[in-house]
Amino acid sequence: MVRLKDIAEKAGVSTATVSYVLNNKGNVSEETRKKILKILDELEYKPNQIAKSLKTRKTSTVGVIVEDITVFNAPEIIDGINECAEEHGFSILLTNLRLYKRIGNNFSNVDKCKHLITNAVDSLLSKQVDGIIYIGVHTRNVTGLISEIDKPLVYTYCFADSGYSVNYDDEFASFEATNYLIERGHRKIALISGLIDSIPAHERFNGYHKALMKHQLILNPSYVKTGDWSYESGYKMAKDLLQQKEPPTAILAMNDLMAGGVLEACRELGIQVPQDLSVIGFDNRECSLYYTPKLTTMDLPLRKMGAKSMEKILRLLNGESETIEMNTKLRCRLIVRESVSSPR
Amino acid sequence: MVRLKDIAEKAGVSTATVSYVLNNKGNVSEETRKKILKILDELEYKPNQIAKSLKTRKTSTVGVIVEDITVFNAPEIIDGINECAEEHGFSILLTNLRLYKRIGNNFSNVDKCKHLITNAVDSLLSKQVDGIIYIGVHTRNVTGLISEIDKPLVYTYCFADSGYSVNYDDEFASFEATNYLIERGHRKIALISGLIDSIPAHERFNGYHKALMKHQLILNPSYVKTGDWSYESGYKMAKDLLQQKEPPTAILAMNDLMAGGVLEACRELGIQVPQDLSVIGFDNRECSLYYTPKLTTMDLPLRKMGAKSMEKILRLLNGESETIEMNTKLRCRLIVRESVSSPR
DNA sequence: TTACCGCACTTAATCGTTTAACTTAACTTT
DNA sequence: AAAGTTAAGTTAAACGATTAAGTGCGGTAA
Repeated sequence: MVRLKDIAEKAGVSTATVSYVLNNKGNVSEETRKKILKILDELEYKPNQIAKSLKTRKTSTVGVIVEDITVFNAPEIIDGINECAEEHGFSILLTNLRLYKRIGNNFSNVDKCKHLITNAVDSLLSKQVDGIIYIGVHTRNVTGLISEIDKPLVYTYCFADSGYSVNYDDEFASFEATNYLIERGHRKIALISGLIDSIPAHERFNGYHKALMKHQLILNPSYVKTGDWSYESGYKMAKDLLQQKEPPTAILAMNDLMAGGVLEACRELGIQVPQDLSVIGFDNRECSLYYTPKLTTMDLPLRKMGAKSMEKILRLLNGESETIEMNTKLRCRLIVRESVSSPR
Repeated sequence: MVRLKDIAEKAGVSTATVSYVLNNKGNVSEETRKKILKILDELEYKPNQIAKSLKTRKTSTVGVIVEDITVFNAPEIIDGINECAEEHGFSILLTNLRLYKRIGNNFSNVDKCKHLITNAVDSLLSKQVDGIIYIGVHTRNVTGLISEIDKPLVYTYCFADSGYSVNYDDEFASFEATNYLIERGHRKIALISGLIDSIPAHERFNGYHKALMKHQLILNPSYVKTGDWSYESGYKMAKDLLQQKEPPTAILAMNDLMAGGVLEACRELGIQVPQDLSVIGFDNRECSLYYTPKLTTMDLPLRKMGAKSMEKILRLLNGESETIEMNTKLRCRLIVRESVSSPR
C-alpha cells in the first residue's frame, strides 16, 4: 500500500504538498508538481478514499435501496442511476430488501417492512453515504416507511406523499395509447385494468377516460374489466370481453402480462390479432417481443428515471433545493409493433 | 452527528471504554456497561463506519463488478450475493460496466473492455473493498481482463483460466435434459446449439452426446444445428429440422429464446407440441412461462452462484484458501412444464 | 510485609488524508 | 532602507474510530 506519506518522502516534500498536487489546489511550483506527478505514477499511488472521506465528510457514494432487485424493471433503473453516478464520480452502495421473498406479495406486514427499511437506511448512513435513492415497485405508496434523515433522499418508481420523487406519467401514457387506437379508427375500446386499489391503475384509467372524452366517446362500463396484473387474469377478462354480443375492436391492457393472456384467449377463440382485434400492452417487457404477434406496448423511461433520481441527489447536495421539482413525471413512449391495425 | 466522544463525555468515561462496550471487548464493569448502553440508546448513536474502517483496515464491503446489470440473469446472481453478504454484515459496492451499450455485443474491442474493467477495479480498491466478485455473461472467457490484485477475487457466470470461479454445470445439465427425453422414449433427438465458439455451447454439446452414448444412440449430424442464441435462429433451425424426411421427435434448444423460435415454427407448420414434438429449453427465463405450451426448461442456480461466490470471498478473507475449491460447478434443475411428452 | 495479580479503567498513538495557519525567502513599492 | 506582498512551501491539528500500553487500587499469596 503506497501512502501519500511515501510519495512525500520520496519527493522530499511534505504530505501537504502532495495533497495539493493531487487536488490541484494551493501553490506548487511547476517543477515540484512534475516531480511529484512522476513519483505518483511510478509508485502507482491510489488514494485511500476511506481516509479522504473521513476528513472531507463526503464519500461520493449514493445508497440505493431496492425493494427487490430481481423484480422486473429494477435493473434498468439502477442502470440509469449508475450511468449518472459514474459521470460524477459517484459509487453505488446497493441494498436489496428482498421484500417479496421475506414478506410475500401483499405487504400487509407494514411493521416488518418498516423494520427492514430502517435497518437498511441505518446501515447506509453508518457507511456515510451522501444520499439515498429508494426504488419501489411502482404500485405502492411508501409514505412513512423511511423516517426523516438529514441527507438527500429521492423516491423513484413509487409514490410518496412528501419528499422528492421521480416517476413516469401513467395518465398521459394511457391517454396516448387510447388516443392512438382512436386515431386508427377504433371506437369500441376495452380496458383491462390492474388491481383497482393501486395508484397507477387509477391514473391509467383516467388517461383512458380522458382520451375517450376528447373524442366524444362514451365510456362503456362493460368494456372495463379489472384483472390482477397476471397473465391468467388477462386471459380471463379477454374471454369475458370477446364473448359479449358487441365485442370491442381493441383492448388496452394495463400491462404486458395481461396483454399476453389476451393474445392467448384470441388464439383459442380463433380471433386474429390485429385483423379482428387490436391489442396494446404496457411496460415493454421483454416477453412482449416474443409474443405472436409482437406486441405494441408502452415503453417506460426506466433509465431516465434512474438518471433523474441521481441528478436530483447531486443537485440537492449542491444546495440547489430551491430549484428542484418535488415530483418529476417522465414521459412514456409507445412502441409500435404488430398487434394494432385499423378495425375492419 | 453523535460521536463516540460525545457518548464518553456524557457517561464520564474515556472513548476507549465506550469502544470496548460497543465491541464487547476489554474489561468493563457491568455497571458502567449498562450506563453506556443506555446513553448509546438515548443519543441514538450510529457508529461511523468510515472512521472504523480507516483504523481497522476492513470495510465489510465487497465490490461487485457486473458486465451489464440489465442483462438477463445478473440480478438474480446479485440477489444471491446480497443474501450471503447481508448475513455476514457485508455491503455491496456495485459497479455496472454497461459493456453492451459501450462496446456492443462482440467484445472484440478487448483493449477498451480491459480499460473499463481496470478503472472499475481501481475505483473499488480505492474505496478499500475487502474483495471483488466479477459477474460476466457466462459465454465468455475473461482471463487476463483483471490484473492481479492482492484481495480476494471470485469470478462467476464466466470462465477464467486462473483464480476462483463459480459456475453451473453445463455439461451435466445438458446430459440430464437429453437423458430425460430418452427416458420418455425419444430416440430422434435434435439439438439446436448456440454459437459454437462459446464454452457453454461446447459443454452442452458434450452433455447431449454423452447422454446419447449412455443409451447406445448414434449422434445424427443432421440433428445438430447451430443457431446464434436468438429467437429467430431457433425458428430458422427448427424449420430446417422439421422439414427433413425423418424429422426428430424432440428438440433440445440451448436456450429459451431459441426454444421460443422452435414453438413459433411449430405453430406455423401445424405441428402440435408436445404431441408431435417435444421441446426443452435452457435458462428458465421468465418468458418461457408464457410460451404456449409452457416450456419445460433448465433452471439455473443463479442465486446459489451468487451466494457461493460471496461465501468464497468470506472464506478467503478468513485465510482458508487451502480448503477452497478453485472452480465450483453447481447443478441445474429441470423444470417440467408442458412441452414434453412421450413420442407417439 | 512485600510482591504480585487482576480488574477497571485511561492515555495516547494511530489509520491516511485534508487544510487552516504559519514560515521563509525573494521581490516590489515607497 | 523599511515595509509590504507574493510564491512556495511546511507544520500540525483535525476527521472518528481502535487498541497497545499504562495506571491505580484492592485482594491474595508467600
